[in-house]
Amino acid sequence: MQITRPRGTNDFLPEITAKWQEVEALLRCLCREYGYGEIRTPLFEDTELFSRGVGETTDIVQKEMYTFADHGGRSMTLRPENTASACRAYIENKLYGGVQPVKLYYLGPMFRYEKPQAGRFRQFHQFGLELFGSAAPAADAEVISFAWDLYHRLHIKGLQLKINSVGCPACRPAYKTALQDYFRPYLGELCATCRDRFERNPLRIFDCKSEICRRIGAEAPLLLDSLCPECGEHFTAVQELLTTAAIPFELNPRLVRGLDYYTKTAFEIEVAGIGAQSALCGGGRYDGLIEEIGGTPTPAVGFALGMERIFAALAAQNDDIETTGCLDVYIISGMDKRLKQAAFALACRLRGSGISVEMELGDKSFKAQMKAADRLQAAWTVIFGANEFAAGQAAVRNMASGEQIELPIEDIRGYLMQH
RNA sequence: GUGGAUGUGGCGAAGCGGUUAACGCACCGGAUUGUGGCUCCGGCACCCGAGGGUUCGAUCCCCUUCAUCCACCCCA
Repeated sequence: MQITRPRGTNDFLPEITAKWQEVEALLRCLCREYGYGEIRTPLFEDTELFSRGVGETTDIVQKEMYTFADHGGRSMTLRPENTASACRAYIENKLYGGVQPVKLYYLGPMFRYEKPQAGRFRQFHQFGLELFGSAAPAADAEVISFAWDLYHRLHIKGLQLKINSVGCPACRPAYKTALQDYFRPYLGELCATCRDRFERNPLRIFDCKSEICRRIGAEAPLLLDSLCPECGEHFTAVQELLTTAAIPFELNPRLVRGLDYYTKTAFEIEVAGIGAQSALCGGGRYDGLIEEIGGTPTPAVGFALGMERIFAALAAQNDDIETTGCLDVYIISGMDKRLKQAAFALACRLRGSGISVEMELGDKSFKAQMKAADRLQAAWTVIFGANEFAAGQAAVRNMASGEQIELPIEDIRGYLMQH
């Protein structure tokens, strides 16, 4: 039986990774502009970090984690997201002791045991920001503008920024009760999953796609209408900042994030055309998370984006990332051992000068080597033949023009450097 | 976890219960014993996803399984 890659994972080949590197370079460039420094946390953590941080009731914790016992009997989990780890690191490394806010970014693989489909994988890659230690609305706006800025620089069109406020411990519980009071009479009419959601997380009933639940939910009270003064003012301030920054947004009172740790601002940026998983990124404020996992109460905002979805969006819009990777020189040589050795030595010397060089490692025919040079789109070929070599020379051929000159071997490097 | 579609050589793609599984592209070699992009010639599937079964006989029929894609759920 042929061994294949695990379900929901990908082999990214050079043609693809070249594009990833371009996007990653842009991300790092933006991080420099916005003042975020990279953090790299372990790919696996104590299981409890996620069950507490992400939330026991979430789908991620209940059925999507790659959990295993290590040889010491500790329960470990492959990270399903990076925010909990970043918070843990913030506490563990006492980053609260320095200048606030602390602004971090991460980029790397995450793991969730889900059934793959368009835009969803078991190992996928997220880039994300975490801004610790500021409760200011401007912090929320900065994080949102980063995401907005990024997609614009990638020329992704048709973006929809949706924002909402999911309240805080001061206003959400009362709202939850009010919501349950509203839905209780209709309990029998709701779909099976929503009946389940009714107890666990009634907010999510708004997310239901079933006709009946939608209709019933349409009349339900909105959290936006019952935010406490603090959350209300905060949300208004965030909207004002977005407006002054000319970032168009859409208020979506039904936007509910799937992770338990969100408070106040929640946002999402979507595009059409990449399948059912249309969110390019999602994030918001999580003022309670650091305390939840053992730190002192610290306000924080952040967001995460899916790398794969960036490429899905670009593909859907027939756009692509430009990469440069043309070959400078292909060295051709005859079969003779001394010719091969001279060719190899020249390859080493040229590479040391920053010139990209390919050569036939085995013993393909002259014609086959020429063909290979053509196919690799080499700008130049250097040809080691017996006659020239006897005179200490080799032929240098410009592949585009077909012009060819003979040069002393020691002069080739200088000649190529000038052209 | 549930549902739908698909699974033929590196890629795309015919095919039919029956002796040697089309074709195109790619790849390799040759036509010029030292020179590319064109042309011509030749080579390239003993496993037709895997395992069973039906049949005189199955790539084509049945069952199972695996994988891929898409959707639900949920999310990046």
